[in-house]
Amino acid sequence: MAVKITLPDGSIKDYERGVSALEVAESISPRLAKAAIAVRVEGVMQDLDTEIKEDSLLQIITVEQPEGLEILRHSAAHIMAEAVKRLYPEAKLAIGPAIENGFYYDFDVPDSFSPEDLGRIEDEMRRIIREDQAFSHWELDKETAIREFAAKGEEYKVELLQDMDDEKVSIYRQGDFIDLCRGPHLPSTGRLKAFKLLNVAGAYWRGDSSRPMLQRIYGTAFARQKDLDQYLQRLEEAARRDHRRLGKELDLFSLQDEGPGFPFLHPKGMVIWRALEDFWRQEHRRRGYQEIKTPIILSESLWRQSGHWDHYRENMYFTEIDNNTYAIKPMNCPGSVLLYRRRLQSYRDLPLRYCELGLVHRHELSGTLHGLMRVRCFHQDDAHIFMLPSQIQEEIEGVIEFIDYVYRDIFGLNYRVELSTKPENAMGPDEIWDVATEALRQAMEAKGMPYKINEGDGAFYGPKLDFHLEDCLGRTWQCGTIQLDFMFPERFDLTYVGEDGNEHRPVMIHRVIFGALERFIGILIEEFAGAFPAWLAPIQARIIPVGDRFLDYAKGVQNQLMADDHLRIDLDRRDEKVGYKIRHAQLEKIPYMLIVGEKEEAAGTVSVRHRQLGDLGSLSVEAFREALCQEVKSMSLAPDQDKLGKPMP
RNA sequence: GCCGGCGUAGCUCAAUCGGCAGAGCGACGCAUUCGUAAUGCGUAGGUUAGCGGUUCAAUUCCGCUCGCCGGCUCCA
Repeated sequence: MAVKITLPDGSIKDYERGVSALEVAESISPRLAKAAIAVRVEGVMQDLDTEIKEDSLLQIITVEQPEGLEILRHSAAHIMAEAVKRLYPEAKLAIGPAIENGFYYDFDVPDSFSPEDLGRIEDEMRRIIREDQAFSHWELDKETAIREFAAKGEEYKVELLQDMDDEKVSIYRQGDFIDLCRGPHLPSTGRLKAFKLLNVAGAYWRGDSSRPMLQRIYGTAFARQKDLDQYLQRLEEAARRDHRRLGKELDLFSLQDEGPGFPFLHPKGMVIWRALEDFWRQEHRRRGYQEIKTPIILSESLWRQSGHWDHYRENMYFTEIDNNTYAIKPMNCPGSVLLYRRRLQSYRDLPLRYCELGLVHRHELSGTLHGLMRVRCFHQDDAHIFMLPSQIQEEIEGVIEFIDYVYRDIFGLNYRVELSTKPENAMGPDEIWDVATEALRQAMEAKGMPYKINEGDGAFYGPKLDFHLEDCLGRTWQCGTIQLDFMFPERFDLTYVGEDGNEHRPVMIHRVIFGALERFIGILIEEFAGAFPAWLAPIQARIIPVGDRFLDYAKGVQNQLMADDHLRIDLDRRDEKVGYKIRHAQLEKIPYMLIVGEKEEAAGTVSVRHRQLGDLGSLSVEAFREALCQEVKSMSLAPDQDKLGKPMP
């Protein structure tokens, strides 16, 4: 009896019924068989020793494919768990998946692992790899599995099993190590070539802070040592562009012990801030927003009415004034709403777009604070759009376009969008949530943009589209967000007078573009590795005189450059050699260095050096001024080499 | 908030087993007048995060507090 096997290239071959996937691979090429680690049968990932009993579409998986690498990492997690069980027999197993860039396994151990323990565990893993234990696989009915894992004291596995619906469960084993696992896995432990354990961390069982804290070991694995080395090197490079490190080195901002989570912006950081703010103001004016400012402290009664008191109190700071309780605002919306409500609004005035660079304070858990990325007070580039129900779609799409323009066109940032739906701790009936969620979904569909659903992560008053940006290590941070809200208008009894002369209920959008200015600057620092485009650079050019004799000329050049255009030019007056001053300007990542000496003074020029392009030759002061002005005005990410001259060969 | 690690000069880091707290960079001063990534010499700079304990003696060992780092949870 034969089975017909279809391969990815479309070819169909006959094999004996029960042939293993490995044998199929061998028949195709010995090389493929050697590289093979798993197989996809009719779209389902399986082990290589799977017997093929029916006609099927079959794809051999190697470590070269992303799916193969994931299997390799998952197997590495099992090997690590085996090593841990050998060294710490009392350890209880929780879960151990492959993740982006690696894997982890959670253990319940009486004493937590120290970083030194990782070395011992790695050694044990190498031993297991040398033993080349085969991964074997079988199915068991659930009740038997529960009994067996319970007998071994694996209470976490028992809990996982109890939550499963299937009658049969899948079990894997290598050596003496047995685990509940869907698979597939490598054929044997010897196939793991390059791995490293990275760090230990606490992690709640099932991500629930009321459940026990487990010990999680993170590691990574690659097909080749070369790839692993490359990855580790990338991590080191990423650490060098960490905004916390660059913020200190470039003197942009700091966090002081006296104000955990409350950042200080230094003069240079403030220049970047102002450049962003100017850009923000200009773009909002252009799009029909009106800027407002609402107070930081408002009465507790307002926050009761808005629902914050019931849904957000944990994150708020309170204070007392003349025996009355006030809250320090964690959001800007109630303030905006008060302004809307100050007078009768007509349908002719809608959509009404109020924007506000609002300073908000939130009590974030101390363990979550992270440089500028997560702080306890921050400036949201907030806006609240009050509109007719018929304007919802257009307004949402307008904001989506706005965000895309800022992220992609201006800063060249890649982003991901998530649609966050009704959370547990929400106000209002399901029907309204459904309508709002559907409106956001439709806007994304209309724009043809991909998005992910993030179940239960909406704001308490409405669903939202979240725009995520990545930091240097690939951790994502929510920046932009668009929230559609039917609840606040209701709670604050907002109305507008319609065409029919009757009062109607408006709908609200809450939205931010940057998100928080602090966080966005953190993202930008990492994105540009501190080498900001000229329009954002705290110092755009530094004049470097060759010697003290040329200080007067240098000063004149500085005056000429700074005369009208708000260019940020400084002068290195130090009595040092040129090489020394250039080195310092490079380390400060200043876009342009202007070297001036005898030649330049005689000709009325500057010798231009760019931080990345090097020596660009000399230009008249006026030509340089124009080129830099143009670069700043156009907010370019890179210099215009036609205007500045070509790098020297 | 939870688990673990860490905290020495402005910055980066040393200091053997518990035995006088040090270097480089930076800052300042003097000399040097220099052409595209570090000129030389000198000076100042410390409650070793804070508080308490053990000890003849604590940067070192112990406890508590604060802060930072990596995660978890949470969020812009």
